[in-house]
Amino acid sequence: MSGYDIKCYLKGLTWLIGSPSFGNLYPTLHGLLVDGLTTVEECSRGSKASRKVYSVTDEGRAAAEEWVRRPIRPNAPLRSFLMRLILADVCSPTGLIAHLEQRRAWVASQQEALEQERESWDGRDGSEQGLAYDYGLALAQTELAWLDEALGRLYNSGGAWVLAAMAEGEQPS
Amino acid sequence: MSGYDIKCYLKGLTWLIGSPSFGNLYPTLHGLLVDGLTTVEECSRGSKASRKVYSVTDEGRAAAEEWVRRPIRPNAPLRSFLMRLILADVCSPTGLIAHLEQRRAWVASQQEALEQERESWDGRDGSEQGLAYDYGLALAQTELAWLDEALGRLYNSGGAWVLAAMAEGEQPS
DNA sequence: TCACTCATGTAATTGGTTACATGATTAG
DNA sequence: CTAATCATGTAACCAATTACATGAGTGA
Repeated sequence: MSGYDIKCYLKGLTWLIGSPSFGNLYPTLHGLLVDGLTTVEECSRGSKASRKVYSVTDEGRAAAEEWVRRPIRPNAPLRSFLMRLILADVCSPTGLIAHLEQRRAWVASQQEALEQERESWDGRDGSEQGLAYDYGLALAQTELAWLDEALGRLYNSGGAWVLAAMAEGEQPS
Repeated sequence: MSGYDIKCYLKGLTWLIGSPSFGNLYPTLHGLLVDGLTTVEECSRGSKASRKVYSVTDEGRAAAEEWVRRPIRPNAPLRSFLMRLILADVCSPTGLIAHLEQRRAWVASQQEALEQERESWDGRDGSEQGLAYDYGLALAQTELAWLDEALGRLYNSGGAWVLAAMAEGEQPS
């Protein structure tokens, strides 16, 4: 895709993972190029303005897989999780399970922490910020349910690669 | 509270709204002070290290209410919504309803957009990033349900101030 | 005595947005 | 003919993190 294409594509995903500005997108694309992770092809399509179409190299694909597999820092924003979710879905089925499992553990821990936090607070004066706690717990519950459902599907639909993923999934975090 | 106290308090809410670094927190506190939104009181508690305890002034309280009431840019991150939720819950019951109503409209619009996006994409080649769409839609559904429930509670528990809020809530956005 | 928590701040770096700059094509 | 979309980039600026710097009390 070209830079412009990428921007348009991501605009549709803004709510989930945000959309980069051009000032961020184009330099990044150059960086990928000089790192050998992509190649360019200048397409001058007759009358229209020419566009630079980038393609991922094998090296780039490998880097993407490596990135998917690399554990994210636990308190990373939601969009980090979703970006990896998308990439893992596309390029690394074994990484996908590990990623979901990791997220599950994190959300469960946060849910527990929130519950404790709430209890320790509504012991004190007027139950303030109860709404925010409620909100967070509702989201956590939904997320856990979704993760369980997705993981269940992945495990059940499994062929040989699921076993491989499970065996390989026991890396130190 | 002191800067350190604030940091500790917010650490418990990291998952929901994040926690500022000291390099961000302390300068901000100074800023509030010079703007007259807070006052300080240096507390040297005998042997222990002295601490600077900040208090909100009337002006500060007014600024907070004004901030709650100011509409947020639609694509603001989740934590902006939650911060206002907490503050509105504490200091501005009329602003709270407007805030929830605003959020409801935004999430509903995003849900619809996501659904359209998904349909337009699974028409094409292999249904990629379906997981991310699923995830977003699940979250949106939960959020809408939660918002409806919260709004229902607020409207039903209403006394005179609810009517005032509803009358006042028709400001141009 | 060594490490850790409490407590407050400053400075450098960074990551990314906003704004700027350019130009061709298409639709009203 | 004008405005909007397509298309690519650069430069200035800003906000926030990271790392640094300091110091006193506390528990092992």
